[in-house]
Amino acid sequence: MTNGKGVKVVGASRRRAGRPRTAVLDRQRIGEAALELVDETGDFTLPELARRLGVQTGSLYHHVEGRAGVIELLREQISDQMDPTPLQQHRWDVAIAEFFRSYRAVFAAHPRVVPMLTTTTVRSPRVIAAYEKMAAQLADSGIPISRTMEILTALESFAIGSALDLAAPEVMWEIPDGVDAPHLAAALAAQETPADRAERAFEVGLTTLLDAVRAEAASAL
Amino acid sequence: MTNGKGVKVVGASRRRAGRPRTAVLDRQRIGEAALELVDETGDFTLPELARRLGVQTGSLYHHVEGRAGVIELLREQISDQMDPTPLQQHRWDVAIAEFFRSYRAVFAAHPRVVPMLTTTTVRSPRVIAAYEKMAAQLADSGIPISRTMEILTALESFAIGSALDLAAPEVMWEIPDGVDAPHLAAALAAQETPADRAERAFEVGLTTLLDAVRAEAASAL
DNA sequence: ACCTGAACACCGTTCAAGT
DNA sequence: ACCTGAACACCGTTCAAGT
Repeated sequence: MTNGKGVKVVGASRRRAGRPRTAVLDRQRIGEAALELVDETGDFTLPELARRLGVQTGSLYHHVEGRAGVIELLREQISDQMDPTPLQQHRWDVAIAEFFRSYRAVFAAHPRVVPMLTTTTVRSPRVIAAYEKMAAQLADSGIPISRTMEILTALESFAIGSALDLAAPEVMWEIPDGVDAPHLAAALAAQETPADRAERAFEVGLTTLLDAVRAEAASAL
Repeated sequence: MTNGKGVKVVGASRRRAGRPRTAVLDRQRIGEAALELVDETGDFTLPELARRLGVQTGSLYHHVEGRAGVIELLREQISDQMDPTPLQQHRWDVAIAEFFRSYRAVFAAHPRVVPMLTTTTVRSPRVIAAYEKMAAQLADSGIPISRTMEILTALESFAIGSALDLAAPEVMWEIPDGVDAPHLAAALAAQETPADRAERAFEVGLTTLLDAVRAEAASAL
């Protein structure tokens, strides 16, 4: 069973009005479908999402607070894929590096979602737990508590910015006609693929930032 | 003359159909009004923008390619406020630091625009010129050209991520009820204002990243 | 070329009716 | 409680008509 766009429609058999004996929707299914939709098309609308799920648009409102609620579900989908376990297993500096690598890796798997998740507060218990662990590790390492949020913010900002790089168009810098920029052109030509540039920029930045934290911790003890 | 929302309406005197003797709109006026609108409300719609300019919605299409075109105008407004002159006046490392400070400062003045400008290619001649100058300076400093884009990308990602921090809600991390996160709570309590945290996180990150570049340049010569 | 005025498809949200 | 079906306000885009 497919709709006009050849997309499989779940449960498209005619359903009459009234409450179904067993619920056809739940937040998990809506979240998964929304993530799929954004991965494929770069955006979503409630009607399109409902069509994929084989329900009416209004039905979504029984499970989610409108469009903003779906974005919250996208955030949950992404957060749930982050892996906080490395934080338990390594030295604090390696652990923090590993967490932010997984953070970026999840976004790399879903680049088109990134721009939708840049502005809201972090509430996900999973992610909060990861930050809790990092805060504890920084304290143990000798970093003064007044500096903890500065450091975590700098790392978070860098990770988010790097994730956005993944969502950016192929060419991040385009030299317009008539503009002379020989050094920039040469530098652009000297890079491998853009994906490679993004990856290595992230690695070098992350390592650099953590080196500095490590140095500060060492001098504090 | 005001409309229903008490907003000043420009040129609201009745204008009859047909081409006016002198154009009432131009890209500059549209861009300024759009920036104002986003600064005040956090978003814009074409009808609201047209109302502020005292014209019909459709009139905008004579100057701008729809909603996406207005976002391009916002990007131009922002780019034009960046100050590339420090790049001419200092040592390369100070110059690059100063440029990114001005980059972030412009976004700090218009935080609600940031989320709208995170995903497109940099084409602004002014910004391209700044990157050209930085590419040249990195080359002069002894950094191998294969590393230039990695370094500029890391700095750009960090600057964008830090700018997004300015657009974020007051509380960037919120510990949900029932979740235990004492170290994170203590770290959050230990910061001054969130604006202060954002500012210092940017400074510490920027300085750290550039310290590493400087060290690499020194060892390359 | 540049504006008005109106049309159109589409979206987000709400809600009565049905089980 | 949870779904359908329909309604409504609003948005982005297009276009004929007018100067």
